[in-house]
Amino acid sequence: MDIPGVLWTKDRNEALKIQRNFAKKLNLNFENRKIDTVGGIDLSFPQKGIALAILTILSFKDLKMKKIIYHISKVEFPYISGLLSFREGPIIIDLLKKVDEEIDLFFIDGQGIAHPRSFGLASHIGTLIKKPTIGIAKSHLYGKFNIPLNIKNDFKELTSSDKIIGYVLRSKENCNPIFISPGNYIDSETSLKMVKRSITKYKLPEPTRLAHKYSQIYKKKLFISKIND
DNA sequence: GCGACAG
DNA sequence: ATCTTGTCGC
Repeated sequence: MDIPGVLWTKDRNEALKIQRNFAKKLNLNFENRKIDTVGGIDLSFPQKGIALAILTILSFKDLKMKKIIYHISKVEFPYISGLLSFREGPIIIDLLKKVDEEIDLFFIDGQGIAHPRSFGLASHIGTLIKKPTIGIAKSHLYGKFNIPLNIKNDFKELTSSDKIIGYVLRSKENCNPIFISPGNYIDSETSLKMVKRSITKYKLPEPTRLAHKYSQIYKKKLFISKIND
């Protein structure tokens, strides 16, 4: 996967400029793409300053995992609400450089355009790799919404200035809802549809659920299994 | 000034 | 995100 990659900085103000600037260039048009293969991305932090990134590759048809790829890297930017992509983005891009196969759609932990400057992690990654991305967040960052009913598949609009920027979906009964917003090359409605299609019996859509699960498993295997070697 | 604040 | 076991409830 070839990637340009000049949208990084360690300067806070420069980061804000990048977000405002590139948000204008987002293309939230899906254009009836064919989706055969989907990817899920998540990170865990085995030690301070070290991240373990996971990419799960699934066939969209049956949601079965075909392959998993991981990447370990130093963390070079602090966590700052609204600037998550400058912390996790570079690591995710390095992970994606290891990928050979074609992936049609990415599910990424975090927000897409449901962001103060309309440029969350999923939008940033989608801009760099030029592939459709959807932000899947477990909590709220930006936008107004009503709480969906405690019934599986009930959902409410996420809005900003009366415009839809995503959806809040009760993906599983008795679980907090998830926040879905388009990253790039996809619209809100299609994002919601794709996420719904990717949910089985759990709260999170399979690509992201598996990425999170394995990021925890690999963290243990790669960082504490030594005590018994 | 006060509250909110992805992972 | 992370430190961590059991436990209450659907």
